[in-house]
Amino acid sequence: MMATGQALTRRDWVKAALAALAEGGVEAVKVERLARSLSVSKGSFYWHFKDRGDLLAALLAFWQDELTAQLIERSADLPTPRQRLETLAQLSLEAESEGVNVAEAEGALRAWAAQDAAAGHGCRLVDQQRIDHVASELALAGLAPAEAELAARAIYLTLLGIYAARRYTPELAGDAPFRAIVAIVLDAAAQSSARAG
Amino acid sequence: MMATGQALTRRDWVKAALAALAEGGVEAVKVERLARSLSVSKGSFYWHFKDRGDLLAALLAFWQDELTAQLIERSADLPTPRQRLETLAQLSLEAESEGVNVAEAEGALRAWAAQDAAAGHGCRLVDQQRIDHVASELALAGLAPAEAELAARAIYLTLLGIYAARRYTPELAGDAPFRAIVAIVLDAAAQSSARAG
DNA sequence: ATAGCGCCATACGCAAGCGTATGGACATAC
DNA sequence: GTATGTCCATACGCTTGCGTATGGCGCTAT
Repeated sequence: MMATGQALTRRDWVKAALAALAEGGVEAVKVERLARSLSVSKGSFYWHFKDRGDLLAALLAFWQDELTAQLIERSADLPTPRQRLETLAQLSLEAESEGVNVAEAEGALRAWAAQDAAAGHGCRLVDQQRIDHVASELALAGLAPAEAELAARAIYLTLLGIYAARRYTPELAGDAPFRAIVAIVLDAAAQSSARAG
Repeated sequence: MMATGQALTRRDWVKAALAALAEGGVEAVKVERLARSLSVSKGSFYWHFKDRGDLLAALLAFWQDELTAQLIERSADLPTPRQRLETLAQLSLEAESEGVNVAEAEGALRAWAAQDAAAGHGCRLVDQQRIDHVASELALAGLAPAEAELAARAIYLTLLGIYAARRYTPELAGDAPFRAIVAIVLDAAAQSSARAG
């Protein structure tokens, strides 16, 4: 056991990697660079990880298993679909985890996914999962299944657009258009619901 | 003058760089890699360009000046704003230039813009220019200026989302949601126009 | 035909980054 | 108090990619 509490853990490296990813993309996630940022040497890294791919896989898993699930959970206990979706929209744009802006990391992840098969697979899974979730909420809000599916994809693509744009124009890609789209779709769902019942 | 017609020009290098960018991101735009793909050596490159930054600047300028303007021009001679915007939407998703899928290049450009100040600046300019153009068309279609601006940004963000998603999931990020959003906004504009007289 | 220029090949030095090998400090077990 | 295991430092070889230096080939002009 350690007494000083200064020893690094695998999770510390993953968190540092996430911060580097959010700021500079996958290409900024370098072993020696992270070591310097953690004030240790490469020797430490290669004790915790087999190689760089091992770290990247852990980073991807961390994002899939923790960051993503956490968002949905934090909006799950609200009463109406509209409230849940509006909160989810807000969290998607503002959430921070361990001092890292999640939106920045999301944008960098998509860029990574374009070049790496494993990252691409992870993004596809997460995207599908989130779109399904939004579509089911929209169906609860009153949209027909086909409309809900289409609207969910449109909303999610807009979110991805914000993730991409924010990385090079933080102020221009504000969240007003995103909120507007969510509101428009929810209003349409409400009307559809009113007509149906 | 050359007689054989085999000598490479600066533009050839830029086009090869664009193809590499579209396929593998900026990190795939390497001097020796491009040289191999063009069946020449680095000596050729450093005759045409000062350094790699010179090539990237030329690549950015090529995109800004030619690829971007070309889209708007090709939809300019249609009679109604609705037709122009629908054509523009179609071209944004399907256009090819010199055998390179423009949508792929656009996605890679945003990822590049997140890490490079010059690319970021170029993207900001092009984005603003395009958003202004769409907003003015929407205003012609009947939307109030503030609504047109908001709708234009929403539409454009969705397009950026498609650009990002297509790079790792070509089939899932179809254009149906994008067309749906454009249609919804145009219908709203038509109604607004009808109310206004 | 020869001098000059456009276009490219070859060969080098240099830096960054990965992975490995080896050793050392420090705590715990016994 | 010594042995063992945890966690990290240092040093090395290797590859990739950049930029430069230098030379060579073919065309053109005169």
